[in-house]
Amino acid sequence: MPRSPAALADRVVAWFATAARPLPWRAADVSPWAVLVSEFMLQQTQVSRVQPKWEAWIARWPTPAALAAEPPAEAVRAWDRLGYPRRALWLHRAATELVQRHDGEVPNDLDALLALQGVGPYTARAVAAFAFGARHPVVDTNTRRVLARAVDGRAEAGAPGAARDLAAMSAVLPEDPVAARAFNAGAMELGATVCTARMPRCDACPVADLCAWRAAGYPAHDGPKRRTQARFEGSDRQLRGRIMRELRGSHRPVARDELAPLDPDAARLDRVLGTLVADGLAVASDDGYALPG
DNA sequence: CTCCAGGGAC
DNA sequence: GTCCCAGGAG
Repeated sequence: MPRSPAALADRVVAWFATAARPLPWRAADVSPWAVLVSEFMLQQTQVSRVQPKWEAWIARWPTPAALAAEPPAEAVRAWDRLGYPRRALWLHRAATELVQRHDGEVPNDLDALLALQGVGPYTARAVAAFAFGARHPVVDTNTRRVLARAVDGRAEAGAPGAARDLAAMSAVLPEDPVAARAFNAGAMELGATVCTARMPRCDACPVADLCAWRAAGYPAHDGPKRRTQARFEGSDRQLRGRIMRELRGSHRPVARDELAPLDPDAARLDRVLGTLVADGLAVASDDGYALPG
């Protein structure tokens, strides 16, 4: 606990009121569905890449029913190169679930949100908080880092643990729902634009004088080193991406032989095609492979 | 725990 | 080249 949790929240809320980026999904007239779409797209994907795809998606499918009425293949095509195309499938599935179980509306209840395909602890709370103004702690990777520094005095957040993270955020979350909403969004914004992972701009930080990490003299991260991420070049991920690009570009099944040039190793190509079929991103037929239906 | 795309900053 | 990114599923 910081000496003055209220001061931390007040500062962030005040800063956010003036420094918030004008992201379109933050506009007052945006529907809960549009917020949900933004949260799916923003999972592990930067704001700058999401924005144009979100605009097009909302224009084409302004309601869950509109998306659910089209085959998953169209969702995967519109997803284009945002990455992690399973999210497009999950969003289509979630739209179907909204039509089936919630009369085509996005629920404001946390458990109902969590039950949707592709909606986890972060996304459920983000939608409840940002689309409906509910007072829940919302903790993403940015907020985890901001709290680790400002409150705990550590350079990096510790091991992810939803319960611990939510408790830490709850400890500094304002009681007033309007302020809580602004603090949830503001902490994320601070982590995204000022308290960044690599080169934090402490000179521009609204809570520099309250920051435990700064007060401690910016101690280096001492915990376990993050595992270096697997090499992308030559990975299954890369091959999956190349296959998906071919499938998106074709409105008929793509023959196995047409995909062969994507990888010299035939066994690996077949194995990776198998993972796409298992994920539901591709459907195999006598004519080859195509997007789902 | 591992896997999952793709792009951009450094 | 390395690391990061409004995470979630199996």
